[in-house]
Amino acid sequence: MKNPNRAFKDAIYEQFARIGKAVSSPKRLELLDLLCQGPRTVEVLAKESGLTVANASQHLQVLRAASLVAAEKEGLFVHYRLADQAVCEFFRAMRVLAESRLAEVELIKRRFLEGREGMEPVDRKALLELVRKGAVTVLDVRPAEEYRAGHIPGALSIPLKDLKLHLAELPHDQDIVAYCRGPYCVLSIQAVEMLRARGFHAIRLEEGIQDLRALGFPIATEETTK
Amino acid sequence: MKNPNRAFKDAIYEQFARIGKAVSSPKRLELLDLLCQGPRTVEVLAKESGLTVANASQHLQVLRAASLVAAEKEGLFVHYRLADQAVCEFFRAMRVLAESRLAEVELIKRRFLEGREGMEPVDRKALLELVRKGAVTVLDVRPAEEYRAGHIPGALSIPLKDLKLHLAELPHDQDIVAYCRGPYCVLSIQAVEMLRARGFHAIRLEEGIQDLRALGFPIATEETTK
DNA sequence: TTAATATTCAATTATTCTATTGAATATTTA
DNA sequence: TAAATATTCAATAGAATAATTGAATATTAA
Repeated sequence: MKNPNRAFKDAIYEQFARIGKAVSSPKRLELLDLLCQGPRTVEVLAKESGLTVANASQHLQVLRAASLVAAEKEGLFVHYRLADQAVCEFFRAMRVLAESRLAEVELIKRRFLEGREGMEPVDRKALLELVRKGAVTVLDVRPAEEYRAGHIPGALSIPLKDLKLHLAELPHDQDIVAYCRGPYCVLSIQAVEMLRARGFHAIRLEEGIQDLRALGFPIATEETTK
Repeated sequence: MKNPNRAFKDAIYEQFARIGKAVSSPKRLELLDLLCQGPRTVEVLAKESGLTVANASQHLQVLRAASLVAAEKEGLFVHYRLADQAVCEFFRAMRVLAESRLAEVELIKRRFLEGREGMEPVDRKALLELVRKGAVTVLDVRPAEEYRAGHIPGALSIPLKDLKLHLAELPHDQDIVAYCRGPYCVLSIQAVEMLRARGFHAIRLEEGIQDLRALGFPIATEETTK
């Protein structure tokens, strides 16, 4: 039980720690979360995460060194993507663990939502069931590109910034359920606020596509619907 | 899309990063791995991980601050344990991700095993099937305490350090399968080496109890067997 | 009460990590 | 070829982290 075994264990756990180090920075986690939604260029990732391009690039290379993301150069742009779908599941496991173990997460969420219209807690199971049955109008307010990569079957793709132009297409006599990337993405919150302000009956679905996939929901892609 | 949203996201990802930071150190991962096997005192954890007691204590408090482990004082000793079984599953997900994404892990493992008797790669599925059917003698070489907390149904509990005393109880005409805490625990390796040297036909099962549980294996505990 | 033991705390040093900046590289467009 | 653009590289300073040591605390045993 002396030296070679210790060296072996040290070497092995050091490797495991590479994954841990890669996911020990808030900004890198945000980047990973974004990449779970689909490939992105450095520029887009930097803008969405509030980083400078150079800084985002550095973080992305840390993720790449841990083999969690991969990059391909296409013309002038470098497109980053997850190295494997398992990375997305791992990120999700981490998120779920944080939500269940760290009371602060719930606290921050509540504090952010409090006072906002239409953000009352809903019976999520019942809501999911309505969505599954197609009994409500479902709105995907993410950028069209992300909708194409995967969405709730039957959902309308109306990116938040185009929402104002498409109000006429939405029913006043039925519930409208808006969803986006997940519980920490604010697109659907803003969509619901806008819709409520205009008299629609809108509800936010907290779950994002990755959550729904994990829940066994069917996910439609461009190919399967069109 | 300006300030409050950014502050919200920063706050949320900072929380997620608490989990990441907690699992970004090799030694903390080793401690977590040990705690996946069951509660331990600081002293025992320190000895098993090759840390000084003060150092182990500090690492444990980092894990506790991230709410991954909990501690209870019993008399003179402080017993640490996982805060939740989900932590063990998360650690396992991380391990599996490291194994699949980091080629170095396989390399280190191979280098360590190479040249050792009886460590040739085996058909793991076939081996697991034999174990499941009870067609072989299965040996649990972990400390008896860990055996009590959960083991393969029908397995004999013979801790490695007592193995020499129990050689007479083992069959020469049947395969003996030894297992311990998992692929990075060396107890079963040493057991197999010892048995082979004495003419037994021994094989190592890489999987530990947590792996078997994840594979849907039935796990027996003291209560269910006795 | 005193001594022994298990654990934690506090302070120090060495190391590693992060953000920032400006320069360097590589690809496309004019 | 020259200019424009996206990305990466390199160097720096500041912040966070880890290991070490010795002292402090708390519980038990004598």
